[in-house]
Amino acid sequence: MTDPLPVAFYDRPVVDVAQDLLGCVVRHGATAGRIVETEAYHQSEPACHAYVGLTPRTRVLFGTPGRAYVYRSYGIHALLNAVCEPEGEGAAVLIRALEPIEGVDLMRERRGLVRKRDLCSGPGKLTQALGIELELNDAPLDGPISFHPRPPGDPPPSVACERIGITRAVELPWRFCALGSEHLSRPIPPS
DNA sequence: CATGGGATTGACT
DNA sequence: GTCAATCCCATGC
Repeated sequence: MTDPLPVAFYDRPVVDVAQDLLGCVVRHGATAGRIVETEAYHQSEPACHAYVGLTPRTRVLFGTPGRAYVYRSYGIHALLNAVCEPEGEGAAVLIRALEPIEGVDLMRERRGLVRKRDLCSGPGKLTQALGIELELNDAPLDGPISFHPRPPGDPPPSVACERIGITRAVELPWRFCALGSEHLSRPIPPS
């Protein structure tokens, strides 16, 4: 496996990082997947948790880039983000879907499912499949959780569209999807 | 201290 | 298509 992405990769505008993460590999233990769907969040817009400023919850978002922001959603699911932008600026990329590439049987055990396309096709599904929980909040992304560059070559064809499941700043086209992937959380809406 | 609202998912009509 | 599950934490009294 290649070296993890350097901290400088994340110390950039969060929308750029969200697009560039498509095709990269997320690993945790014996499980790994290729990123096919991301969303960018930034303190300047109200859908971002960091919009409310520095609180105990948002401390990690405002911290050093290249770390995991993991939080509980709807009391049930853990959602995985990569903290971006310089320290002091609250921003992160939500990892919304993966194409499973390693440890698929272990993912099936954790998810209680058989169909490969259902294992990591959603932000709550992929954390369950990879065994990622809240204790990994603030963990560096070159540790137990690691992010790795995509293979050399042209970037995967992708498209920007509106983010999913939010009620504010819904118009921003900050969701990025790999074109043609069978592992998205939801289809790409018609343009 | 009480309340309300989610960056979701799976089961069900 | 509808809806409940369930926990963290921001907000307001």
